[in-house]
Amino acid sequence: MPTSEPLDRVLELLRLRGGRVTTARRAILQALLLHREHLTAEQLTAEVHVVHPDISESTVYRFLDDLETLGVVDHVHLGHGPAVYHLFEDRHQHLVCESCGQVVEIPAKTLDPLRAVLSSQFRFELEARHFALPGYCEGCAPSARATADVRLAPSD
Amino acid sequence: MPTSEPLDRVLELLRLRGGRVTTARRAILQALLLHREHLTAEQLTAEVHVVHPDISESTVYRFLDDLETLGVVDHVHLGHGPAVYHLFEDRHQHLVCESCGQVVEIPAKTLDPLRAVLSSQFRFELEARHFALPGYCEGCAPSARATADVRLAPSD
DNA sequence: GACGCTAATGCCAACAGGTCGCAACTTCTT
DNA sequence: AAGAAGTTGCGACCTGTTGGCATTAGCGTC
Repeated sequence: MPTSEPLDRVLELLRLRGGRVTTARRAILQALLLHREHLTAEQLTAEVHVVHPDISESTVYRFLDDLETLGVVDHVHLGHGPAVYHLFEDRHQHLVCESCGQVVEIPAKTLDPLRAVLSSQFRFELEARHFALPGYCEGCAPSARATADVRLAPSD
Repeated sequence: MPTSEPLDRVLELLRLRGGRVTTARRAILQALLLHREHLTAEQLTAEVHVVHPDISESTVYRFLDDLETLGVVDHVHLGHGPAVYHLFEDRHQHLVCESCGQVVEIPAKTLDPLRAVLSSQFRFELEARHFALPGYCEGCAPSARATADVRLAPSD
């Protein structure tokens, strides 16, 4: 009698694959389900530590890997800095502001025209899901431009 | 009487900015001019070491930084792995194959339509110069797709 | 051509983000 | 209950890059 909780469904899937359900895994998954934003491995570990302070960060990394293989979570590289993980729901593309770090999600199909051009003109199949497109958000764009303008002036 | 060599022009620019022309800097710049492809800091250091084995990698990193401030070189992150550096010539966009690592350069204006959409619809100013767009080249695309298909099967 | 201010260097430690080997420990099957 | 095998924590390691610091070396000046 399968329950309908997302948590249990994932654990069931895990078991079917020959995996084992442990305290650590349950806790990590719970934290992931609770915080539906994009979390770094470090942030996720911190969340897990609130309840289980002795679960190690490598366990988190390893389980995130497993969950990705299961198709349950996905990771995104936001340019510099650590990758963030999130539940795999709909396929979306991430934009990240290089100045303030803000992440914007846009529909994956926004890239379809570019995808088509790259495919036909350059025989290149774009797969940008795991990488955010960098740029500047509304608030940061003006100051970023100003900074660029003075880059050639003496640095002192 | 200024010479017209690119090397000397850069060194001149450097001097104007209060910088000093040293053996290390001349060597790094020469290697950069000689190998006009995209080099990682490590590869560049290796090239420099052919002639000057005792120039340290941090010097290379520091000078690359300086050259970037001068607008002489530019760097690109090819996804995972080290960044590559190249002379700043025309503005182009990089595509990188996540499977074989091949880098394709395309005109920056290929992204203009996307740039326009992101700007008008999401108020986001795309600035992807320092990040390659990941995907799969012609040769790698089919096998990459096959791999993706078996990701949900038991991993062994 | 020596002087000296200061930038640049080499060395090495440290850093971030992540991976890995391994012995001890669980989980799940039988 | 027992045993095979998956999982864990720990700490070492890894890559790519940055930083401190004492030393060295440019280069404008005398």
